[in-house]
Amino acid sequence: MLKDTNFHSILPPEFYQQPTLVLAKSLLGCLLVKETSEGIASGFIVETEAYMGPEDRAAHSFGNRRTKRTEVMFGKSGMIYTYVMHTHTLVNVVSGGLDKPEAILIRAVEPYSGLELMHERRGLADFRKLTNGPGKLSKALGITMADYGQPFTKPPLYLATGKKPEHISSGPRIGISNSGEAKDYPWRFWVTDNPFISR
DNA sequence: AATTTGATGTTCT
DNA sequence: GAACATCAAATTA
Repeated sequence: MLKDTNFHSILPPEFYQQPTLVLAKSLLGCLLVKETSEGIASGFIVETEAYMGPEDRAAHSFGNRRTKRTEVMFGKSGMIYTYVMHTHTLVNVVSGGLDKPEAILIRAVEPYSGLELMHERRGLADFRKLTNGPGKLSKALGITMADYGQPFTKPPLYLATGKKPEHISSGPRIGISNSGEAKDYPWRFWVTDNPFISR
């Protein structure tokens, strides 16, 4: 379990200026906050995946494919990239800087505040399974396509300081089995032994 | 304009 | 462990 530091300030724009693979690890332990008219819900990030643009067959921006959907990945770091998969919304942090279409998928968070709200949205009693997947956490926190293209540095959706994890593990990414060699790249990071990891 | 395809989650066996 | 739900964006024509 991550320790509650009881104080969380919004991460500055400079935070997102580090290389994607470094940022993916830095994001672990940070607090993801979403404010809505119903209330505030938040959780510590415990699992991320990096998508490395042109070089990465699994990335939407592979080969510099620039479309309406991937447009925000070509913009500044720290923007919000939301994507609808089947019936679920997935959340990414844009990185790499201008004209480098890289992004980091937030795969799992550890519930911190707004537990009642998450429970209501997910309709689940088991709070350990509330946010342990990319589609689950976005539903629990109330993240939608309305957040697409907004910066992570201001409400209603933003990132704040949390607690630095003791240990970080890495391994192959999940759900991209048809992406050729890219499926074996160890670009998935998670907080070692945290109980809120997907799978 | 029509068709294909998932960076998933739930449920059933 | 496999089926399927369900939809918007991308691709094709």
